[in-house]
Amino acid sequence: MKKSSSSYNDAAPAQTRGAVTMATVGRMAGVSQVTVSRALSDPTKVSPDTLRRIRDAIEATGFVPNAIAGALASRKSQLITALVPSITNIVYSSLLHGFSDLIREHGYQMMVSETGFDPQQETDMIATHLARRPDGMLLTGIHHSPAARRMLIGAAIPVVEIWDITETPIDRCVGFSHAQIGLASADYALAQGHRHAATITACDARAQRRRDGFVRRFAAETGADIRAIDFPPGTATLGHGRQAMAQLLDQGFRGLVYCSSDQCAHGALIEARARGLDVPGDIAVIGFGDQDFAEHTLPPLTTVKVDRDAMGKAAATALLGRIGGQNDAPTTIDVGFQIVTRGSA
Amino acid sequence: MKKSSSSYNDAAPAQTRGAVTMATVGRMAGVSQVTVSRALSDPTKVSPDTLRRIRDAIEATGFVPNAIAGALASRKSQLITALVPSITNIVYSSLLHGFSDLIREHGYQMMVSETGFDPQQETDMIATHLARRPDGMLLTGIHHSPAARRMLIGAAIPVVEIWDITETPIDRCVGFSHAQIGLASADYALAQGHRHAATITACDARAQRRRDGFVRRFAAETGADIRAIDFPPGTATLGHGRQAMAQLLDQGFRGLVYCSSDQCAHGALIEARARGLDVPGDIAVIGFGDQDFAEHTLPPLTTVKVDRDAMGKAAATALLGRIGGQNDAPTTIDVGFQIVTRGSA
DNA sequence: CTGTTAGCGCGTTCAT
DNA sequence: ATGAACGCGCTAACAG
Repeated sequence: MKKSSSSYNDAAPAQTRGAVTMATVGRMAGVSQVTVSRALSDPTKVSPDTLRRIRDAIEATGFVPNAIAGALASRKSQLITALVPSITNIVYSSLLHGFSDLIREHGYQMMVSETGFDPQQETDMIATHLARRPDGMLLTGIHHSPAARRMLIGAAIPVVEIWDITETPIDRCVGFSHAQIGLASADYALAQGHRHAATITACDARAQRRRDGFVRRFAAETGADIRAIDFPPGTATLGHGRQAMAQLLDQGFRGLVYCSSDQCAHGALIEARARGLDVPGDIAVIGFGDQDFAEHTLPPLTTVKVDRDAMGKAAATALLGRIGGQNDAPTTIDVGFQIVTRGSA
Repeated sequence: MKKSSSSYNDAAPAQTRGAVTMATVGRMAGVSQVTVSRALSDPTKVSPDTLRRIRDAIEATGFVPNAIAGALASRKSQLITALVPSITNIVYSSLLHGFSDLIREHGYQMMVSETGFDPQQETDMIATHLARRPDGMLLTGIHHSPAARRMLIGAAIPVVEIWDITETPIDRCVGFSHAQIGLASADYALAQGHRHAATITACDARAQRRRDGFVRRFAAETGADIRAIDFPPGTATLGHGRQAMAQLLDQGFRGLVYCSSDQCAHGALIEARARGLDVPGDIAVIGFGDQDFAEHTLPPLTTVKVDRDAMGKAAATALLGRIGGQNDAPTTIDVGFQIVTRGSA
């Protein structure tokens, strides 16, 4: 550690020192503030000569336009905000990646916050986000508090809800049906001849709907009662999956295990193999997410793929379209899913 | 898909429709705009009776304060922006998680962008971020273009550089030495009796410095030449680690493999075991990151732990201190690292 | 405790 | 092609 130097910005309130404005630049270039504004927004509206002088002045002063003032005057913030349950979950961060890539290309920036799967926190964050007057907003999921809906509708900005699907979104929706994934997974398991099943599920309403879909279909066909292990709140990690599988195995379980994420599934796989069990002979595993490691586990993981990057981009496209005033695009887009058959089930 | 409904916000430019302002609320409550402002910023400065009326009016109108106008007037944006190489990399997203948690508690919001390990893009993003007049900024790494440094210093805002360390940061620095991690890893490997080594490294300057530290120390002690596999740009995934290990094994390599991430290391482990090799007998593996799955791999992964959540929080604390005008705190904080000894090496 | 007056730095309109 | 005037919605002094 080193003692603080006193050379950098001592006690200088941000933005106070040397506020270079368009007026400053204009003065130096011998033009008015408006001309500087024009030079920046549309260089063709300014004579080549003054343009050069303005650019020199900008260079000399290190002027950086004040987007806050610009947003206030134009009523356009060039800001899109996003709310996701968790930023450390690859599922959501890869969505944001695709989303932000596309909106940035269109001159927008992204502000993100985490809701931690908590509706109350989501409602609070919506309020703080709305205060920044975003030009659009991305929400995860389709269930929001009445207060949240009210605020969103009052704000009258384009909104896109993702990672789930409904025919009656607040504005637009890009996602897929979790229940159907559960059903399809059960169908697949049944087709493979499985007659015993268990579930390992994270504390997440959407994961639970996948699980419920799976259980409903599987139980209806086999009459079997299905053991369910539910995680307490917190990320569903490989370690938790491993523990859960250990628990099932200790109870003598043999059959197919339906996991709410590839992480858990991987853990389950590891535990089964660590005990010398045959996969998928003794124990079969289905995951969810098709993460990049899924094809490299031992054995490769059978899972459900949702194209997250494409979904993020589709959500961005829908939002940008709305911001651009396009109202004839579909309200709801179902991006679907796909069961990826590999060795584990 | 469903056709667009025309009930929501048709062609209404954001922010235009029904702009409820403090003046609106004040009118309804029978007070002036300033009083509304006071009621919101410090309720004790307003009589209980008018406070009630103001709150009723806010409730009735659904008023949401305009933070843009507030920021312009107060010269405080309550915004902290962050630049990370990649948001989908758990290493950085967990940092952001800890960081944003803490700044939010202090009333700040976070805007993030990805630089994709590209200095030019970082420079561009710094400019756009600065345009929003953030009250502080978080940067990943200590190497920035001259233009970037100039802009940052010109902006005169608190800046914290993380995930690396230097005695001469732009403002503050919270991190650790990558070279030392390489050296320490080599020392550990040597102490375990290893005399043959190879490296698997992602396309990331900091990962390369860890590798260089490792190679320098290991080669100096053994005189061995060390095979190096370097990934092309793109995320270093489990799959890539597996491929790299396959390549080494095909060349007949036996010994210790130093990987730039736990993901790669895990892939390497899987490949070695898939070939029936003994770990750590035939092949030993050291990772980096101590991700949550590291203790559950087969065998458990020996790796290097850096407390990312704590680093994020330390960075936030440093930044908040600077924003608060504290200048006597240390310029540089070394959070260190720790070799986590498990079964793989 | 409350109101008045002034900006904050820009975009927008209307002139020229 | 350029400028003057105005306003975006709020906070920051000062009065009273």
